[in-house]
Amino acid sequence: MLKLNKMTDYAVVCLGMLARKPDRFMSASELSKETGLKLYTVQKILKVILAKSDLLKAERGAYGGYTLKKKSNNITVAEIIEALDGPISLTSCGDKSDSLCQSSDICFLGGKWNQVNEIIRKSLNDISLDDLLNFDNPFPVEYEKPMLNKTMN
Amino acid sequence: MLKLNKMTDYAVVCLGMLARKPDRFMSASELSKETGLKLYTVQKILKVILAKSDLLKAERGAYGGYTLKKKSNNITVAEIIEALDGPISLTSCGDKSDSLCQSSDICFLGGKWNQVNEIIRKSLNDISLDDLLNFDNPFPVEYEKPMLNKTMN
DNA sequence: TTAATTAGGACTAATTAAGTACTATATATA
DNA sequence: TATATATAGTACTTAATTAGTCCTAATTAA
Repeated sequence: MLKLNKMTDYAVVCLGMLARKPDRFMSASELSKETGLKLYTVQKILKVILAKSDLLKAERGAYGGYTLKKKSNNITVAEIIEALDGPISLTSCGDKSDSLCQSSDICFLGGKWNQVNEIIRKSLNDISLDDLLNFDNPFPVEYEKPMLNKTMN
Repeated sequence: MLKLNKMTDYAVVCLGMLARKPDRFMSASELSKETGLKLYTVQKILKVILAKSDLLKAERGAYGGYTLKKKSNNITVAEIIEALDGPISLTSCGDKSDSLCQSSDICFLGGKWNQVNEIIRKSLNDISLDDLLNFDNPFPVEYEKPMLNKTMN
């Protein structure tokens, strides 16, 4: 818990790669080759990011692909996480799509989780994609997740 | 994602109830009755909290039960989450139990997630169980999760 | 001795996340 | 216009995780 899911992790890798070529469109297959992530994974992630956020611009057809709509220093970690995982919230109490609370006669907690959520969201909003990237040390050893796909193609 | 799992949610409910009676031991079945959570659920949660944190004292046998080891204003949300969900970390990069990173030749991200994790952890460390409880408004309407168990007993 | 209780683990069911595949649509260019 | 290369959208399958249930052992007060 409070673990990032793989998709968000992959998304940062893809967005980071796009951030290196802000001037042009990169196709999913190009991103797949560059990042080592499987093609299907890259395709899915990009489709989700495109649909759920305002981070990407896409162009179909030959020489099409994806490009960042904003500069990487203006993209926040909160935006990325929210695109891949939905709203940042530690409980579903504040989730208005859920049915109304059925335990108001027993539950003795205040709606304080919302304040906790705000704190987390603000923290993640202060961190940019740029902050996560490290152009000076292009190949550090700490990072693991993107290769969890069994095979590459 | 970045959603609290049910168990952590239930844990806050149980710990909150224990915080109301800091002077004595409450049994799992008593907690079950008081909170509306199923007995098995309460038993499981308390066992996990006892095993994974330093928050509870337990006593077996007749008139036994659980009691808080610390005052609720000294119990942090971070402690509770870490007991139920393990370390707060947005990636498994920093998780030394995992095998070493296999993608150092492709991955271009720095180990910056650790800094993000620290920010989150510090935020959650500043919030106490007391902060989550609301003794003035004992039965607010915002809270939902604890009743997600289908039946009560 | 008995009833009440935690300790510990094993197992199953439910839910969520990840991975794969297919078809439709759009675009550049020869 | 035909073709190769892309994204768009969606459905399906598999894997992983989480939640829920149950059983047996050990402990304690009366």
